[in-house]
Amino acid sequence: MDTKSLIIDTATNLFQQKGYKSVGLNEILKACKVTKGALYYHFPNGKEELLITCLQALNEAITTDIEDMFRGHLSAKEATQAILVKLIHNLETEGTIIGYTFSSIVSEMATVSEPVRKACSALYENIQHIYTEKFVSEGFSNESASDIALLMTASIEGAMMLCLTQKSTDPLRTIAKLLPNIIKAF
Amino acid sequence: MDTKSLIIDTATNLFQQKGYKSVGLNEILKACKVTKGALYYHFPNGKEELLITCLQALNEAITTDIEDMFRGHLSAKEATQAILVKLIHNLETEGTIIGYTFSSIVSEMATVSEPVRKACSALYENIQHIYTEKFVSEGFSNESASDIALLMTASIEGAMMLCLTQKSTDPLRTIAKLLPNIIKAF
DNA sequence: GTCTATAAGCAGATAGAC
DNA sequence: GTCTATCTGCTTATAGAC
Repeated sequence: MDTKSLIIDTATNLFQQKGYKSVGLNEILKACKVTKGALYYHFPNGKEELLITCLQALNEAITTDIEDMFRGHLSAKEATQAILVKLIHNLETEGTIIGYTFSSIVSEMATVSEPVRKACSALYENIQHIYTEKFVSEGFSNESASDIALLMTASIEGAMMLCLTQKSTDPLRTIAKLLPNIIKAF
Repeated sequence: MDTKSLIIDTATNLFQQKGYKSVGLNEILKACKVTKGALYYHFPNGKEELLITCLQALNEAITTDIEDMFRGHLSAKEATQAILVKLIHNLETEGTIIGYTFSSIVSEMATVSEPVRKACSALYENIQHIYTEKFVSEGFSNESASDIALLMTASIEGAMMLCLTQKSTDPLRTIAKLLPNIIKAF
């Protein structure tokens, strides 16, 4: 793995866990054993450029990941379940946020930096788009499909936050239990 | 309004909007025209003590506010609607997060400071508890009631985040449209 | 209780050698 | 491409006058 990818990988994890401001450049550098000189060679515009690159990388990773899951499962309902199982598993093994969530970054930066806000927006849009398409392909109307996609995205993101505060995976488990019934009700 | 309350009020708004780390002490002080000496007189342990006090104040404010709304409306469904209308209105007039949401603080601090995490946890629990009781009083089973309360809390919090990234109130409006049907389906 | 001045430390960023 | 040393500015926090 080359230096640039290594930095992006390490930084992405830390940003997802602690947000943007809380993570110092030195912390990232120490975690991946790279020096400041190397970082500024790859990201001449500094920390914010690194963050945006991380968000773009995350976007690609999430997209292919979710698309794979949707290909591998027959119904959208099953795929939804699979996604939640994965998130819960990640949270349990890592103890922190790793996965399709970046609320820490959004809430902190959306009102502060416009480029970051746009990168986050693109990410959410992307995720919802994948969900929506899947539901449409299963016969849902366009409106219903995008409504469910929004509800899924929002409730998962919110549940993640609740899990963090409670230090428990219960909120996500409850959402996992409810979503299939809600989808069925549509 | 006394100095201490003024500081708490100003700081709470700023923390809700921008998170914890992004808001400097000087920014708070300037916004409420108070000096550093006064702040450290009222909060000898500094910024984190101030944050926790803010969260406690927020807890009380939210509790009485939601309880009032639940008293003023006949059904939980109507009350839910009223809460969402208020949140949407706040978001539109202020352009930023003000209200029953503090995701910015949670996501940034939950993994970093244990006292802050606990304060946030208490807040969420409180909100969900009020929702749950209302639903139980309307004949829902204990399990259904707390499930709905969780879904409400999570989806509202998540939708708030989507609103921030999109600079739009649409996500909250969609949630407002969906929640009543979901409640009915239970 | 409130003020100003100042300390101490850390952040992000740069310069220049290799 | 990567290294270390260094700069600048800002942050939280303190001291001591009023």
